[in-house]
Formats: sequence, C-alpha cells, structure tokens
Amino acid sequence: MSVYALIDCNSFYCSCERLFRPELNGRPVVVLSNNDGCVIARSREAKALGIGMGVPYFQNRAFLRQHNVAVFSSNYELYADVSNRVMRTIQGMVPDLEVYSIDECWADLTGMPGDLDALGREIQARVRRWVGIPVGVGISTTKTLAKLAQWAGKTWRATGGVVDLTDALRQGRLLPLAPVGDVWGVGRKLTTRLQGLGITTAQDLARADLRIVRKEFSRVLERTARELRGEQWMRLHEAPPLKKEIISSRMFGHRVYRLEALREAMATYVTRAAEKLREQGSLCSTLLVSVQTGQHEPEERRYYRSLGIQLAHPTDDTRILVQAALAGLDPIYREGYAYSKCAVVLGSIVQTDEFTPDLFAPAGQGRPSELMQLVDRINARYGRAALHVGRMPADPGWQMRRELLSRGYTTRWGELPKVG
DNA sequence: TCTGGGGTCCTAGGACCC
DNA sequence: TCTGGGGTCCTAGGACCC
Repeated sequence: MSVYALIDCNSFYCSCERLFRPELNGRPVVVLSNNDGCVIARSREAKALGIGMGVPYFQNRAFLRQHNVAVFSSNYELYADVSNRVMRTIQGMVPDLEVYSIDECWADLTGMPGDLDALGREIQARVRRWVGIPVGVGISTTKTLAKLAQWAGKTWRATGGVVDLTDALRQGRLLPLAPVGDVWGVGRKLTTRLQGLGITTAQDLARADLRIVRKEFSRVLERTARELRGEQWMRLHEAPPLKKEIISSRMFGHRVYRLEALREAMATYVTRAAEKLREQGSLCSTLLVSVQTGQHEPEERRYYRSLGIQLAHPTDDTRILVQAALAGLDPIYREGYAYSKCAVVLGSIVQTDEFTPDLFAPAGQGRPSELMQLVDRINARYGRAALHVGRMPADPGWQMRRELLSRGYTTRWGELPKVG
C-alpha cells in the first residue's frame, strides 16, 4: 500500500511577510497580486474579518485600513527563497519529495516505519523551528485523499493541522463531511453540475456510478472518484517535467496607448521567457503574441487579438525571438485602445537532441546560442538585465505597481535585517 | 429515409490547479 | 484611476488517410 503526504504552508505569503516582522503575529495580514490588483493571500485573522480571496484591492482599501490590516505587494524573490528553505528541510526527513508549488510538496512515505501522525508532527515542528513557517500535513493512501486530509487539518483546528487518513474507517467518517467542491480537481463549474445530480459530498462522488461520471463528465473526474475510493492513479514526480510552453505576461501599471510602449513591454516579456527557456536547456519554434484591453472596459472599447508565429528553426536566442514577436505585434496593434496587458507564449519546445537539424540552416541556428549563454552568465553575476536588447527600457512607464513591497530580507545585501 | 469505419494529427477552448 | 500570472490536461471537431 502506498502512502502519500501533502505538506502545505499556511497562508504562505503572509507567513513569509511575518517572518522578519514578528510584531505582525496576531494582526491580520494580506498580500496583493502583481500590480497591487487583488488580494491573493490572507492570514487567519484576515480571513476571520471576511476578506475574500481575489477581491480587488482598490475596492477594499478603506475596510483594510479601518481594521488595521497589514497590506503587502507580492515579494516573489522573498517567497521563492523561503520556499527553498522549507523544501530542503522536508527533504531531509522523507525518502522522496515532489515540489508541487511554491508552498506545497508531496512526500512518498510508503514503507516508513512508525507512527505516521507523529512523523507529520515532527515535520511540522522542524519546519517551524528551522525556517519559521507554519505548515499543515495530510497523509493518506492516494494523493487525492492526502489532499482531503490536509483540508481536514485546516478545517478542524483540534487536529493541530496534521491528519493521518490512511485508515479506511477514518476515511469513511470524513468523506461524508467534505463538500464535493473541496475535493482536489473539482472546481466551481463541476461543483454546480455535480450538485445538480445530487452529488454534494466527497462520499457521494466516491460512491457515484463511474460509467456515468465518465460519460457525463470526463475521465479526469472518474480518476478523482477512484482516488477517493483508495485506488491509486497519481504518482510522485520527483524530477519536474520540462515545460511544454512558457508564458510571460503582465498587466501594465498604467494603461498603454502607443505601439512603441507595447513594443518595449513585449521585448521585456520575450526576454524573460527566453531566459526561462534556456534555464531548462530547450529551444522553441513557435510564439504566440497577444495584446488586450482591460476586461472591465465597456464592450465597445474592449479588444483582444493574438497572432501565432512559426520560426524557421528552433532557437533560444533572445534576439531572434524578440524580432519575431515585434513583427507579430505590428499587425495586431490597433490605435485608439487602452491596452492593459500583453503576453507571449513560447511553444513547440524541444530539447536539442529531440529534433532533426536542418542541413541548410544558417550557422548557429537550430542549436543553443553560445552568445546567449554568455549573456546569462554575465547577468547572473551583475544583476538581471545588466546586458539586454536595446528595445528594453531601464525604467519603463508601464511597469507594474508594487507600492507596498517589503524588503528583500534574504535576497538583497542592502536589505538584510539588522540585529542590535 | 438511407451515403463506411476507424485511425491520427492538429488546434481551440474549457476546466482545473496554485 | 484601480480587478494576477503561469501552467497542465483533456475533449471536441475538422482535416486527412487508408
């Protein structure tokens, strides 16, 4: 029998902000999305105030001030660094680990001797002591059940955030109490449709007729239902698979009207995407560029258009990619719209040894660019964008807003905390 | 009335996750 | 004034093939 654990950091971004600001313990804390757009992380105290996930910041600013809520722009450099520390700590305590997201990981505990509940509490205590971040642990025989165990740990505080759900009897008690919408893989749309069929709890889904689930919904949901029954359909992925597409997009800090500004932004995003491409040692041969106005504009002022571009040879060269993206931008730009965002998606991603090179390709094309490797090394040493294409401005007017950014406590020499 | 069946590949779009 | 970003998987449907 397999045993999986899901370890999840509580209100991760808020916990990171508190790490070097202990006076914030007990005080409600929220963290905003890019551009200070909406609330994406809430401490327990903030949730208790009724602040919803994803609510727009500008509509709630007064309420937040009134309740003395500490508000932060997202500081991804800090969160990524703290996340690495958490993962390394857990890695030393379990046989196999899959980093699932910035604040969650799976562990394979199959065959671990001793009390699993006690192991869960040990992990929790060590991460708290070594890194300072509170975590919850859910343990069971499938990933979907482990996820549900972790949900139970959050929902019933008496558990202390650790729930061992390997026992069939305990599963039988929990499943009828769990709303189907809290099952991993069941989102809003599916919840509504399932409820229409009288399937309202995890137990209902586990007991549903699998043929009907497959026919009316999908194989994906069938797999979820089977996992709730204890059939193991998902395994651990220790080495993260290479990305099949790489997206770079961002809302602008202010609306943008001119083609020239869009070109700057596009060049910046393509540069970032190409860096990610090279980080995984891949080449790409298609791009999709898009521009759009705000979703909340009146109908007649909304505009969205995208264009796919096929390259002659797979490449990882920022210069070629930027040139192609800018050529694609021109025909989809229309004057007179208030643009809020542009994006690039790199696709048809391959490894160098995965395709047949073109005998007639110009020298240097169709393989990793040595020049780009040099640029990456220089930028790693002297700071991102020390060397960059001329189209990328140093201080763009459209840059995202981060007015409430905390310090780079662990990632910038000049911003280290001072003691004494 | 009624028009083959089955396979592959590609793309667009939907749904989900964090 | 102001509403996130990055990713995966699956499905349906069209084109094409034998």
